[in-house]
Amino acid sequence: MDEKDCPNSEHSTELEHLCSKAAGRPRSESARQAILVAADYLLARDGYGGVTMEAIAVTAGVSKATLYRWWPNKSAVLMEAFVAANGTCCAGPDTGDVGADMLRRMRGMTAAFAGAMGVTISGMIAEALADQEAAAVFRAQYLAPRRAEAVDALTRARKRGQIRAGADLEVAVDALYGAVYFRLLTGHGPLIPEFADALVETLLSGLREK
Amino acid sequence: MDEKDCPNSEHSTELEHLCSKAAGRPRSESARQAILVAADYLLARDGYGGVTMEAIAVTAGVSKATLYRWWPNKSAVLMEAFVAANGTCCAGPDTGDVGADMLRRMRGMTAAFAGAMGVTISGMIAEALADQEAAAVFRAQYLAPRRAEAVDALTRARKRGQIRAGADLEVAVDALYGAVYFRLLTGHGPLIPEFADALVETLLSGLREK
Amino acid sequence: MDEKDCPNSEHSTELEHLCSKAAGRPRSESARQAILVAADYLLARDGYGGVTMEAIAVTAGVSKATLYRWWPNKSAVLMEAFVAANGTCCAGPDTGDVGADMLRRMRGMTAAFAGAMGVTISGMIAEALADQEAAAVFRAQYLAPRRAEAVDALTRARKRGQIRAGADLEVAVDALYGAVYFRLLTGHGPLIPEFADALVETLLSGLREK
Amino acid sequence: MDEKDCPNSEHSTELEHLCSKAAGRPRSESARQAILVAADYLLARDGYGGVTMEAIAVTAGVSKATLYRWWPNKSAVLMEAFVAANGTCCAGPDTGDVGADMLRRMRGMTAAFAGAMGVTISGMIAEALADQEAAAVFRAQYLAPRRAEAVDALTRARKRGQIRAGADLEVAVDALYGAVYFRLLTGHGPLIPEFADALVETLLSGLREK
DNA sequence: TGATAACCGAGACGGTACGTCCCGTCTTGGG
DNA sequence: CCCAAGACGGGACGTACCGTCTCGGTTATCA
Repeated sequence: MDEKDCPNSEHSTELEHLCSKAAGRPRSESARQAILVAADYLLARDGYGGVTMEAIAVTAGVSKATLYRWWPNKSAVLMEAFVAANGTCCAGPDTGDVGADMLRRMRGMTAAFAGAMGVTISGMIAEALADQEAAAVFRAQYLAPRRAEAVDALTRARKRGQIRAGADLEVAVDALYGAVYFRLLTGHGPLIPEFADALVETLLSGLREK
Repeated sequence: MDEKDCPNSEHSTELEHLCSKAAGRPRSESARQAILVAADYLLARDGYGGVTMEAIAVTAGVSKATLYRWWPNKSAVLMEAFVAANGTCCAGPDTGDVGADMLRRMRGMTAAFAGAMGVTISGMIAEALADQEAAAVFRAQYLAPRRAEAVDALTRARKRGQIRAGADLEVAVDALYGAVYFRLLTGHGPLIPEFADALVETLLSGLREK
Repeated sequence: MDEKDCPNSEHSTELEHLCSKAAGRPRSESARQAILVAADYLLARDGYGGVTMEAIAVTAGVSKATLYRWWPNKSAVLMEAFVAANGTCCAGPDTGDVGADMLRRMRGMTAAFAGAMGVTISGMIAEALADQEAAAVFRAQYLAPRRAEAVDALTRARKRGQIRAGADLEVAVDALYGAVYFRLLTGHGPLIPEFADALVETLLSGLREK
Repeated sequence: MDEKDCPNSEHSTELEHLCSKAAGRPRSESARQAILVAADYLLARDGYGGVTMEAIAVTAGVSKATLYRWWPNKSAVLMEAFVAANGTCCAGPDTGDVGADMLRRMRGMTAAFAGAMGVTISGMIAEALADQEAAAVFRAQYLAPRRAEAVDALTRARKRGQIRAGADLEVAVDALYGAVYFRLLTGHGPLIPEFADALVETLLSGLREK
């Protein structure tokens, strides 16, 4: 929210007092970490609906007041815990073969979503659907990096001439990722490697008869 | 659950007592309708999380016990109300031009999801994510007919030679619909007609440079 | 608060429906009794400050919601429990000797206040001091009957000619009872029989030298 | 608690280091005064239960730690603030007419208790009822001087022959003061001058018919 | 003239009770 | 057997205050 860090403070000597070093006892970083770890653990164990603020507090060895001091409600805690645990986005190498790279990407995604990760992320999306604030965090911290990474890969492939010039890559990524999320959320079809294969093939080749 | 209807009861006279015509007062159909209407109204007004069984009962002029007599829990009532209000699936004409037909379909869908329908369906999916029973109803009553209709349309086009023989139409529909749901659920991009246009074009033409 | 009983209902036949018999599940009398018993028990065991709504609910085998359905807060429950347990006011016989009767009364009172009753009643007064509502209940249900009984006894004695005509008996009772409460509340002197004796003697004889 | 003053330190030169003149920054007297003033103000404004340590600290421009450094808990602060503000006991002149003097005393007391002072002192007593420590302070600092003063006045009158020899003056003062406190605490009757008049008259003349 | 030690503000912390809300079940009387 | 009304047990929520703690910074006195 507000800017608290002090950039380049090593260079400023006479202005140091302006950087009002936040009087009072500083926030306990260990408590923060314990809370996020506990929330992530409970999220995986009990599912979104099963997690309780009380349980997070007890598991983290923290008072409920501390939870509410730093997060406005349950969804905020869980969302931050989720992105803290799953925020990093492993890009993977660019082999030069856009089809193979994309296939690897989608296979990894379907495999992850088919496992424990699937129920967790379902819960997070369900929460994002009901809480604007949580949705923003989820988008910015989790979704955006992954989409950007995929769009980048396609853009590089287009520069290499592997993808036709006019293609809307943003939309293409929506179609690829959307299909997987669609199956995850609605469960109408299995999240198996063959699905990933067919999806990539469909997007690359298109439906129209030449 | 239990079998209540009494087939051919008009022919059996001496066995009438066996076919226990549900002695006592029959279920009030007006109450059922009032409940579904109230649930749908509240769902649109307050969103899934904001709806209360108490509120449904009061709005419908019905007692809470009546709700629980016929539905096992909140999500069951809301899901049935939702499919009752949005269950019918308007197929639309098959003009012979698969691109135009698909475009019409996706434009209608994006327009609907961009409006009040969007928050309602978000809520239903959120619930489906947490309740297996509700998920099954949602899939069977709402999702399946729409997917089937779209797959059918593509299949007819393939028979007409407009779509290449090897295409996996199930996966193609997942990609089309999934992209729209993806934007609805995560809100990372707008649900505008241009999105529908680009989506159909991407799917039909594919990404690969020929 | 509102009038719910139906006086003379045995005489009205055609107006019976007006006496709207309180539709819905009636209040559980057993729960009410259990609550009052539990509250009284905890009050004696833990003192006013030590009693918890949670504890009352658990001890009574009742949900916290039921407590708050019928009483607005802790002090209301405890006050009602207190007067339910200590409400009845044993008058004692009128022997014809006002001095002896009054002495018996004050000795009983000091003895009671010197024991466990003392801490309980201290707590109730402390609460009454902080809660107007509780104060009204305490006055009307506990204090008033006792004062009235004492004033009546003095009035009868005055009619018998044992007490001078001009004496303000209300004020006299305040002085008698007030002295005992004063010692209870401030603890500056012991609540022993001799104190009761001296008090009655002082009030009867007065201070002035004749 | 611990002995901090250093009597006769001006005479001891070689032992000065034993009487460690509390090295370091001394206690801030201004903070102490600000706290007591703030506590007294809040006590009058919000009543005992409404006062918060946090509020005292903020109002006094002092940290909560400073409060707890010098007082063990809330009641200790408020009690000290109360006696600091109301500790001095104005004796009033001894006119030689015990009746008139006592009347003046009781009228002043009823008038004070009928005003803002009433709620404050109620709160202090309520607290004293729940906290042994606070009770001792209240008795010793507030109550005792006033009782002693009244007993002294009566004793002088007895020496003058205005009060009969056998009267128990301690008990008489309890009856006088107790009656006023009784009305204050239970609120069953008004604290008006006429009450003071009747009270003094009752105590002086007694109830018994001669 | 520092050094030292206790002071001070700010405010985060664990803990505990509060009072509210909703769920899904039940118990009435009446149709 | 159904229905409206509404009380019930259960349990999570978010708030408030208590009394403790840990920071950085501030003064008096002692060395």
